[in-house]
Formats: sequence, C-alpha cells, structure tokens
Amino acid sequence: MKRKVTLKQIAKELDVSISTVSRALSNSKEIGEETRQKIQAFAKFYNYRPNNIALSLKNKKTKTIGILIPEIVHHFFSTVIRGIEIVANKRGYNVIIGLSNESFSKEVINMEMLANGSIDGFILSISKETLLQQDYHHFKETISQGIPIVMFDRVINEVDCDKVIVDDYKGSINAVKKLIATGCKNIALITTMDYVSVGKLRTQGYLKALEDHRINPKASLILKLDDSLALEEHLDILEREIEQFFKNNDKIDGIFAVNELYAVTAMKVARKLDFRIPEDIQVIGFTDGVLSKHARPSLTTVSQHGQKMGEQAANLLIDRLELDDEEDDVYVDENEIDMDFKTVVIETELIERESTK
Amino acid sequence: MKRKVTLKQIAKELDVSISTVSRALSNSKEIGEETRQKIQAFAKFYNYRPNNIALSLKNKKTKTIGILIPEIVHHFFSTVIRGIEIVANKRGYNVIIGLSNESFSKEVINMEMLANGSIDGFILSISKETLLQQDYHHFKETISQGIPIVMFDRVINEVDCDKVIVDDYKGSINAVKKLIATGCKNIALITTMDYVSVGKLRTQGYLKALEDHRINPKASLILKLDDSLALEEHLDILEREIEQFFKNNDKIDGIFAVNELYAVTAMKVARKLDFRIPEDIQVIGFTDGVLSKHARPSLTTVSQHGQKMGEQAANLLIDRLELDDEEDDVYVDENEIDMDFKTVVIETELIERESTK
DNA sequence: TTGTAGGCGTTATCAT
DNA sequence: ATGATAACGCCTACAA
Repeated sequence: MKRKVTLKQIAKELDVSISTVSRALSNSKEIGEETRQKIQAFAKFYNYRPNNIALSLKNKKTKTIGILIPEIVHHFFSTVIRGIEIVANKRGYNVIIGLSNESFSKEVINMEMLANGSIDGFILSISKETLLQQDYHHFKETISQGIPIVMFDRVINEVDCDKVIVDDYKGSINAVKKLIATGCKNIALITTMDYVSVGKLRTQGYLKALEDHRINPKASLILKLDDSLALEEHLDILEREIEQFFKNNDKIDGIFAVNELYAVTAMKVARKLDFRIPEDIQVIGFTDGVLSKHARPSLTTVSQHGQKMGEQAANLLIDRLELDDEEDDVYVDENEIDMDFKTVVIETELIERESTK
Repeated sequence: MKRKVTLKQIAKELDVSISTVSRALSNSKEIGEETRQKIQAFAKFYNYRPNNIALSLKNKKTKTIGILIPEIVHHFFSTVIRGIEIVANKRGYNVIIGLSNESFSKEVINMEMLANGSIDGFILSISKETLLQQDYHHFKETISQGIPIVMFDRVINEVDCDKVIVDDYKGSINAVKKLIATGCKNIALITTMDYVSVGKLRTQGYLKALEDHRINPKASLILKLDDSLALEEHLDILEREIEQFFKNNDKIDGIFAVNELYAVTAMKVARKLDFRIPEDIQVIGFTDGVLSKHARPSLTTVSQHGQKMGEQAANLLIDRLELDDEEDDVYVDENEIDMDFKTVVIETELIERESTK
C-alpha cells in the first residue's frame, strides 16, 4: 500500500527543503533547472498530487458546491443536478449533495453540517415543510456568514439571493390557452395545496388564462390534492380522488395538472371512464419527465428545462464566488450591501404530444 | 456579515489560550468550572462550530463518501444514492457525487480529483466505456493508496473490493420461469450488448431457464440492441427495431427485456400490432422504475431494490473505514493483505402487475 | 487548572 | 537559487 506522497516526503527524499519542492512543482523559475527537473521527475514517478484538504484550509475555499434538495428520486431534481454538475466540473468545482426529504429539520441540519467549511456556496430548492413553516433563519444565517446561496424552482422573496426559476405563471397560462384554443370549454385544474409556491403560481396562471378569455372559473372544476397522495403507497387513493372528481364533473373536456403524475393519473382515470384522449378530453401536465414521454397517449407538457436551470444556477453561484475572491483584495465598504441579486427566469416550453389536439 | 468564529478568536477575546478554549468546548473536566461556563456561553453566543476542513486535515479523514455513477437522471441510480445518503447521514458522513456520463476518462478524472484528500472512500458503478475498454488501473491505484472502494451493480472480478450486486442471473431465471409457467412457448429476449456485465448475466439467466425446461433457445428470438438506442433522441429507432423484430417472429407470446425501457417499448409496439397484453403476449422487464408502475398495462418487473443496495454499500464502506481506524493503532502486517472482501447479494423480487397472467 | 508547542499539507513571505 | 518560518483551524501530548 503506497500512501499518497507529500511535499515533505519528497523534500526529505531529495534532500531539499519543502519550499523548494513546492516551487519546483509550480514551475517557479527561481528554481535551478536541474533541481526542478529532478523534483518534477520524482514527483511524477510517485504520482504526487497536492492534497485538496490542505489547499482548502490554506485558501479558505473548498472549490465545492453544496446542493440541497428535497428528494433525489425525482426526474426534475436529478436533471437539475446533472446541469449543476456539468458546469461545476467544467469550472473546477465538486458537488456535494444533501437531501432534506422535504423535512425542515433535515434541511437545517444538512445546511449547518456543510456550512462549517465543507463548501463555498449552496444551490438549493426549499423543502415543503420549510415552506409551510415559513422559517427561513438558516438561509439568512448562512448568507450572513458569507456563504452565498442560489435558490432554484422553489424560491421565496424573503431571502435575498440569486434565484433561478421557471415562469410557472406564464407557462401555465400558455398551457391553458392551448386547451382553450383547441376547443375546451370546461377545463379542470388538478393542483396541490397553496403553500408550495410553484403550485400557487400555476394555479394563478390557470385562472388568468380563463379570465383572459372571459371564462368564469368554477370552484367545482378545481381539485386541490394533498401532496402525500403523490407517494407511491397512495397511488390508488389518488386515482380514486380523481375518479370521484370526474364523476362530479361530467362536462370536463380539458385538464391542466400541475405535475406529471396528476396528469398521467387523470389520463388513466379518463380512459377507464371511457373518455377518448384527446378527442373527448385533452390533457396537459406541468413538468416534463419520463412518464410524459411514455404514457399512452403520450402527454403534452410544459417543460421546465431542469438541466438548464442547474447550469444557470451553477454559473450564478460560481460567478459570485469568484467575484467575492476579487473583492477580498480591494476595499469594500462593509455597509454597502450587495443588493444586486439576480433572478434568472428560464422560459418554459410547451411540448405537444398526443394528449392534445 | 459575521464570519465564522474560530478558537483563536474566542481565545483572544476571552484572554485565555486556544487549548483552553478547545478543551472547554469538548467538556474536558480539567478545565475550571467558571472558565468553562464562560467559554461555552461565549461560543454558543457566537455560534461556534469547528471547521470541518481543519478537522479533516488533522484527523486525516474527511467523513465524506465519494459516489461515482454513470448517470444521475436514472431511476435506479438515484434510488441507490438515496440509500447511500440515508445511511451515510445517519453515521455522520457526507456524500459527494461525481458523474462519469458513461465515459472512461471522466470516470478517471473524477476519481483522481476526489482521491486527493476529498473523500475517505468510494461507492461506484462502472461506466460502460470502462467496461468496454477493460482498463481498471484507476480502481486499483485508488485502492492501493489506501482508499477503499465499494462497487455496486456493474462490478468486475478483476478488482478486489467489497461489492453489492443483485442476483441478475437468478432474477432473470425466475422471470423467465414465470413466463413459462403461465404458458408462454416462444419467449423472446430483448437485451444489450454483452460487455455490460449485468446484461450478460441476465441473458444467461434467460438461457438457463429455457434449458431447465428443455426449451431450445432460438437465435431469432434474441434481440441485441445497441445502448445508444436507450437515448431519448433514438426512441423512435428503438421502436422500429423492436417492431421489425416482432414482424420477423410472429409466434412470440412472451417477452423478457433486460430493462424497463425495452419492456415498455415492446409493449407499445405489441399493442400497435394489435396483440393483447397479457392475453397474446406477456411481458416482464428487469429493473423496477417509474415507467413500469404507470405503463398501460402496468409492467411486471424484477425489482433490484436500489435503495437497499445503496444502504448496504454505504454500510460496507463505512464499516471498513472505521475498521481501518482501529487497525491504525495496532500492529498490522503490511504483507498480510486483507482478502476478506464481501460481496453482498441483494435478492431480486418479482413484482407482478398487469403485463403477465 | 491552564499554557506551550508541534503537526496535519500547502503556499507565501522573508531571509540567506 | 534555496531555505526557514508563519499561517490556515484544530487537537493533544507535554509542561508548568
């Protein structure tokens, strides 16, 4: 077992000082040609690599990004991670992942754990429980400690930081307008409880689209579901809820669902009740995942471009990190808070498939 | 902006030595009651937390696990990550992720990047390109540097390390036997090229099941597909290939596919050709993902229990890491290589749904 | 009971 | 051209 070589060992072996080795390896020209050759050859032979941890301690930066998300077994989130990873890697950063599992306390613990030196900045999407409790102290504290945060998708106004979102409002409007344009008269909305900001915005988009076309929204056409129904164990309950909803509203000819699962389940129920899709009922879902592509019929969706969101988030964060670097040198007025946080909006895209005309 | 406090700052502020502060905070009883109180109160007020990086450097362990996988936007892999994360977190470890994107060089680079002190051990699944080139030097070097590796799912015999696999062979046998038991006479296999070990094993299981029932395998009933067809861009080609396959074999009454996508696509094609499922053709897929549950009809699958695999892998790795800790103290014969690597086999489970009788 | 000093691996500054 | 030293933040053996 050949442990990693250190500068010290090389120095001892070659009977020079540590600093000489360090300089030789960084190609400093104040080192004699022959010593440099010798040291570099030796280092190469023993496959010397500087120790990241030591560098991190010295430079006070780890070159790693902390990602904090509610759930990883989820097409959208993993897409975002992929985007982050691509950019991070290209720009010389690593990526460390924490899962909140939609729990406030796990989010806080994870954050504190990583904020103790392990990472230079966070990219995160807020857990549902946090959103519900509206307790954002951990974000604020982290930021006040000088650790920048970039939020994506599930963001909040209460915290000043860079954000990457999708235009949920506009995306929903477009989706519903598409349904209206293709002849739907009674468009149902299947959504979640309001505290998840994106759910709320999508609901508002739905209402706005109706309003723009002078269609009166009917409460009976809106189904608000508990999130827990999205869990695997409760798929059958979800199905029953939706079936009941259909039976109470026999004139439904269009459905806009705030996520893929609701949309696909609605299609399943509709077919079971002998509606034809898209002839009798058209369906559009928000979020473009695996299900949508492979559903029968395939589902028209509003794509969020998760990977692009991830890439943008990573670029925003790294830009800020490297900006901070420079500012460390020059004089910066402590009172002059940087108010110049960006919110990048990624355009949604309506991907038309078989579930609409 | 209140930066993180360090022991040094606290010491200076309270006019005691750094070691006194350190000891007071670790509740050492050789510190006077009052000084301890004072220091602890001060530390609490300023929300002192030891710096992870400094600890890592000192202890020569980072308490973080490196995960190296080919792809993250993939139900199985993200399930495994979830399992790893749960155990890692519970046992006080963080998780850092690298994606090889099925590329050999990215795998090597990622590995070297993380092996320079960032992590204590790896949990990984080998990229296809690596499997194809059969170049495993990076794994061996990492291990010889004293960094343990646990491989899962896509593993190889050539490297000595702990492994977590699913019994692909047995799982496939069971699946095919199920098809035989429910009356299938002409069972087709849809598989990948042989260099992906799991694909090979699943193919062998298929053959074995036939053999056990004295059924002669027919080459015409085996469709070997290029992996690239699993990419989104090529879904239509995949569909066409499978359709052609069906047309060349009009007696197929059962299908065993080595992954979910092939299985679902086969069902799609079968229905298009007016076969009824499961009456005319029964279908089973390996890997239980989102598609299987929501397909129409829902797909019978061989579940790999990804989360359990992740949990096992994490436990194996951490066990070894903490074992190494102890051994650092006692005398260990350098020549006495630890041959006692475990290979944990996770039992597969046949999840019966609507695509079989 | 408290302080001093050394070391983890690096790099940068200041001597020689 | 090379070496000694300090510093990053922490812990701990040894001194006092």
